[in-house]
Amino acid sequence: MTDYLARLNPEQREAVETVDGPLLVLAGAGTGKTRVLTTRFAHILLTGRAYPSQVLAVTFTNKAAREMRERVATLLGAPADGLWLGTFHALGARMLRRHAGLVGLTSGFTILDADDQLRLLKQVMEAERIDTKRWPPPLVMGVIQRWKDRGLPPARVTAAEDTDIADGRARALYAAYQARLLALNTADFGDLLLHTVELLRTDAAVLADYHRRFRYILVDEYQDTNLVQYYWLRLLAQAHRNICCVGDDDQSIYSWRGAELENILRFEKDFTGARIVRLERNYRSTTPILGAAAGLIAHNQGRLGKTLRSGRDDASGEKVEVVGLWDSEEEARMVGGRIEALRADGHALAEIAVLMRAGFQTRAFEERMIALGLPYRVIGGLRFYERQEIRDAIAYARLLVQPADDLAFERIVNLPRRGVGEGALRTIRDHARSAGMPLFAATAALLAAGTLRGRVRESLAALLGGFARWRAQLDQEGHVVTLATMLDECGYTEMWRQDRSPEAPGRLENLRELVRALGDFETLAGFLDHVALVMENDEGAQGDRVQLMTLHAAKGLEFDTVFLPGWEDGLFPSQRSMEEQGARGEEEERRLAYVGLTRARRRAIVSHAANRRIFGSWQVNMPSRFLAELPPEHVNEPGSAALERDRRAGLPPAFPFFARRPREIEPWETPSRAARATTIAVGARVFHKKFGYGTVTGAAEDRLDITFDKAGTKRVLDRFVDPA
DNA sequence: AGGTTAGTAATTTTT
DNA sequence: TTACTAACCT
Repeated sequence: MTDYLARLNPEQREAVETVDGPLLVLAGAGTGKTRVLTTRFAHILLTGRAYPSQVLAVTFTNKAAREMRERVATLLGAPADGLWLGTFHALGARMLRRHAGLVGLTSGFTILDADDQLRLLKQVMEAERIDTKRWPPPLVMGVIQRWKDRGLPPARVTAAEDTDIADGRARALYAAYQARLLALNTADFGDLLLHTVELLRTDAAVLADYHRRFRYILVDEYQDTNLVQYYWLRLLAQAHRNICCVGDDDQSIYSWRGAELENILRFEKDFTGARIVRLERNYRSTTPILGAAAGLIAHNQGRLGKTLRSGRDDASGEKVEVVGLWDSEEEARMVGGRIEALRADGHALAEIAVLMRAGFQTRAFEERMIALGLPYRVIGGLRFYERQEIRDAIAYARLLVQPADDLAFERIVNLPRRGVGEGALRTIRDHARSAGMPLFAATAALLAAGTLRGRVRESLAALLGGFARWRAQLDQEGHVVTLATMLDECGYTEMWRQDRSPEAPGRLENLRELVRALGDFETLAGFLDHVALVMENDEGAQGDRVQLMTLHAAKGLEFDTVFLPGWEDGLFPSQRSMEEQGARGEEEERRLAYVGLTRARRRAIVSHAANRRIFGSWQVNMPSRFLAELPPEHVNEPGSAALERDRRAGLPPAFPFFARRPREIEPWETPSRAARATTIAVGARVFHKKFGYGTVTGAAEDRLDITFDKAGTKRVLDRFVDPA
């Protein structure tokens, strides 16, 4: 009956069964941390210590939350409903909605996304006459967010914190920005926690309510928590002290977002008598991979100290390969060639990942994948809800739900074009300000007063009339039909239908997908919350594709084969990180490298290029300092055995660093697939998913030369285009 | 109003 | 290299 406990090793079992009192679980990479958390959750419920609604379980990402929910449900043998399980932000939002009135919001407040935050801050800065050229809003936003990460509302920020940023008026801007947020009945991401913590700090009744409610608290990825999150946890846990935090100091990679590694170190101080359990048995990776990762991370000071041991018995695993190449293009070819070889050997593409330091690096690999015809997926690019057309449609939806949403109004008032230009908009803004009303209401007033004339008057009257109609329809026919009708009647879908650009069909498809997704929610407001909090990109999760992503995005994932390109000083470790954070920055970069290596189950291929194309010009790079920190006994460098093995396996040779750039085409560039004649004729109009519409100007075997309308001339495989 | 062009700036990671 | 903005032209 307690067979779920029997499946754990002794340390894991201790972490699960130490239910009462504070507990810190230091869980190395691949040591079964998620299993411990979910089993512990189930254990608390199954032993009758608490009802599902009395456990608070916090994760860092939506994906982790979903996974935990599913696994708890499996352990319980029943759907896990009514749980307080989610990300810090989602749970914060849920709490804030219950007490919105206490912080000056109504429970229907909307959550601003990053884009809206910046636009709003920019408006505030312009109103305060701060030069937004000299002080870019993103920079100022960063300062404000760091304050929020530390749990500081404007009133708690001391004068000493005002640096030269924004002419020394960052604090004033912060206060003005917060005032605007309240006026618009909105909260930004940081507010979801900041407001909640202020509430718990100042309102004893609210705090007592949550103390009664939550008897057990579980926290995932504790090393990534920032100060507000820490205060939030401490306030909620201080009554019963049944808090269990799981984390790994070696995987702390979010300090730039305010994460405080200190939180782990102070855990014992704040929760006296806390037990600490270390999970060190790794069940994921081979011995060489673990050895390389351990050797690397040992170069960091100030660790809590864990030694990963292999939980499996396979000392015979492949060594970590280190490959030096002439330039970044050759690096992409090497990775592409190796992936082709792996596929030929029967490896699943979905078990291969290319993990890089920065997002812009994906492009080179993407192009290589396209050229080779390898299916791939980029994780964490532009997310669905960040796309222009989706944000436009959502702005319409927001305005429908909340007519006072000025940000949404400004976004769509002239979209599609309605002849509302800067002049008309200024008239509306002026009236709104002087009358103290939202832009939407101000427009209605100006129309009634006859101030607006001509085409502007007509189109705005039509737009406002439309909103009146759609609001009525919302009650009668529901949100799904209404959104679809609204997007059609306002001319938005028509706008994209008229658009001849290559992205237009995809955008229309996305809009259809949006309407479909809306059907999963009972109310429009619920959907908008989801949009703000769960910005994810789930499309195409299925299918056997190579995974391309950043190292940050890879945390928590694992793959049989991991490629780690771009290990060059300046890129990785990143120049910027080291300039801004010094030794601390370098240590965080090293942790990132550690995270990357430990994603690999069976093989890891690290590479570096001597020359890298970066923003159009070539940059000469030195190999990453991290390479020298990998213990030689776990590493294979090209030159001897590696070359010989590659040759026998028919793999592309790994070029010695600084080798002469070869003049001829590499052997692995010759397509191995059987050439066949294309069926597409020269002169045909075609459509390509990435490059858009174009005209075929030449054909050889299955390759086409196409002059694209927007993307220039390219040579692509015929299977990637469709007749236009 | 709206489209076009030229100039400039920025390039890390994300709930 | 691209993306964004500001100024300029229709």
